[in-house]
Amino acid sequence: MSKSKSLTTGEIADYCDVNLRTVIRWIDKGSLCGYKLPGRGNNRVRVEDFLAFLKENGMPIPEELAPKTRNILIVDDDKDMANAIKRVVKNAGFEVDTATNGFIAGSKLLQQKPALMTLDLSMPGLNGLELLKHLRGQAEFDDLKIFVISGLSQDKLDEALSLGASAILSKPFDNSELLQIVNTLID
Amino acid sequence: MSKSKSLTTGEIADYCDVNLRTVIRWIDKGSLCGYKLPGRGNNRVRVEDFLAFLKENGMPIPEELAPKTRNILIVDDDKDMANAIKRVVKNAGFEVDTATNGFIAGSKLLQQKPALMTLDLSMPGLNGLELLKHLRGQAEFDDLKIFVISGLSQDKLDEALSLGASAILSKPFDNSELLQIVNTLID
DNA sequence: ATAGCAAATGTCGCAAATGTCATATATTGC
DNA sequence: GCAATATATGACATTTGCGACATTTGCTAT
Repeated sequence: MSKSKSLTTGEIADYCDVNLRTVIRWIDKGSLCGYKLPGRGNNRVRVEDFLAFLKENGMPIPEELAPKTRNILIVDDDKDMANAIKRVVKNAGFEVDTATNGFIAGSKLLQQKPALMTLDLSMPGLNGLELLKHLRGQAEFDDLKIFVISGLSQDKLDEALSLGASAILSKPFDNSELLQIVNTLID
Repeated sequence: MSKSKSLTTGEIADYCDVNLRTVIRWIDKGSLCGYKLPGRGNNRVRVEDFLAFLKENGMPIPEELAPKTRNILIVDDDKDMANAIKRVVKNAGFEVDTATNGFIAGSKLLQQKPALMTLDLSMPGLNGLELLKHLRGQAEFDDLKIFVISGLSQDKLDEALSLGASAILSKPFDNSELLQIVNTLID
């Protein structure tokens, strides 16, 4: 029952520290979105809907259901650079994956839904600034931290910031500096 | 197990996040339409019946089963070319979206899970043949039709076929030819 | 503060639905 | 064919929905 996609009223009652009866009323009233099983109409709520409900009402999110906050995706077409960053961050205890082209990056971003993505601005065939704008235009990625790491001019880095980058870092950089920024962003 | 046309009780139990015992009861009671194998009467449910059941009860439909047979994703870095293909296919009644760089392509492929993807082999920063190999190595995309449309040599097109492309077409091409191939692949 | 009121939440009991477990049998994969 | 995995089934345990009613909470006028 631990990694199910849907929750019962009882589980939600536990999470919210509230009576089961109340959870049913929330669902009936429509403030919590759920659906019913065919039998007698036992309720189920998709985790996604439950999280939306919690967020909507400013309620605390249970650890088990919290989106993985320690996942990081490194996006850089230079494999050596990607691996270097990966090593540093992984040693700090994060779950890390890398993507060295746009397609892999896009698919992994959706598959893994990491908490943070590092982004190289100058990848062949992929305009990093446009990508930033694209991502920042989608509510789905509101919570995604985008950490731009680039060898381009400070002008470009500043532009990245104004487009929604969560942090910037110019190459070459210090490992400790990199790690400090990642830690800041994730905590 | 990947593309069977019928489901076992266990699979349904997983999809619905419910106990296997319960699924059997639904079938016995008749609310979920199924049939029994000759042996001991093991149950099978046709995907079609399962989807009807889900719809009937307002239950969420699992991604994998959602019939998106009319969705097409156009991948081409040349926007004019992408739009040209889009126009032709859209007029034939398909749901179409385009992606002009690898990142967008990767994310849209996962978001929309289209039935067919057209793929330009020569996009900057994205080796089409490698991408083909990558996709064909993942069970998740078993059912995805990959339609390679490229201006490269016949050699490359043949290689694409051997790597798992569902069909190939060399640029420039005839609109009617394009459409015919799409229709063939999707039916 | 306090009383009073309405809305939200909790409690209780019962019947129905769902889950658990052990075991025998099917089915699947090799 | 054989081993590993899945499935059906009965008996029993637990959870759930729901009505009716009690209690708490938030708010307002006093």
